[in-house]
Amino acid sequence: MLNMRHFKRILDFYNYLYSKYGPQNWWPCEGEKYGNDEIAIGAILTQNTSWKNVEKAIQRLRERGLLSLKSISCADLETIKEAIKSSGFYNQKAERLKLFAEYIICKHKSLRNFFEQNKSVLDLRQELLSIKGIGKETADSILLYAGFKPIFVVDKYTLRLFKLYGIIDDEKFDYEAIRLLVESEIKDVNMLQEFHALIVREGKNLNKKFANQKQTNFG
DNA sequence: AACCAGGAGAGAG
DNA sequence: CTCTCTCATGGT
Repeated sequence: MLNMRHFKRILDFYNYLYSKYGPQNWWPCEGEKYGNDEIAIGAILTQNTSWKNVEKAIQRLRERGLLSLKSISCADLETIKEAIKSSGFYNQKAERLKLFAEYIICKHKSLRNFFEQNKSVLDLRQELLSIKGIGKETADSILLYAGFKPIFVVDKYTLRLFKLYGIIDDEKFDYEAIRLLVESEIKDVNMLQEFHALIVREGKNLNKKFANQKQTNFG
């Protein structure tokens, strides 16, 4: 239908998207990005949820002085639920936010200290994954965008776009396979940050195009 | 008015 | 290990 280009190399696809959209400067947040609690909070809130609904929740958290892990770790569950309602799944997410905040604050005092442990990136990743409510994509988003660690974030769009643009052919590619494939070609943290953001941008863009053609999505 | 959004966990087979 | 269900609001 749409005669899509095909890319043999990851880097060619990256350059295509970058020249099409330019730098995205993720993760959207206020202030210094390194060690910023707001990024981790947003990463949890945006699980299977549009960013627009997350922004409202973040704004309400900000108004209530709850946009830090320390304040969330002290707040009661009902207060958190009320603030984040717009992001959906608020019962789960309030619990996840609080558990994550309590873990980081109690064990490391701050997100910065968590990143600055004498640990490999993969060990940091394992530690995040051990927290209930933090899956691969959320863990990797936190590592890449708040910790500036060289990790690639794989989401639904990544798999769909890689198939659509001929980067992967078979169905054997799962989260880890795609992550390792990208990381083998792109090592630079800023490029890894831009790549995931550009993929989301392109994914949304294609959804719009396909919606105009009365198709639910491009998957 | 169905359908999906920058997922993750629990349970079943 | 791989499916399937659930969680829930807001925009199209």
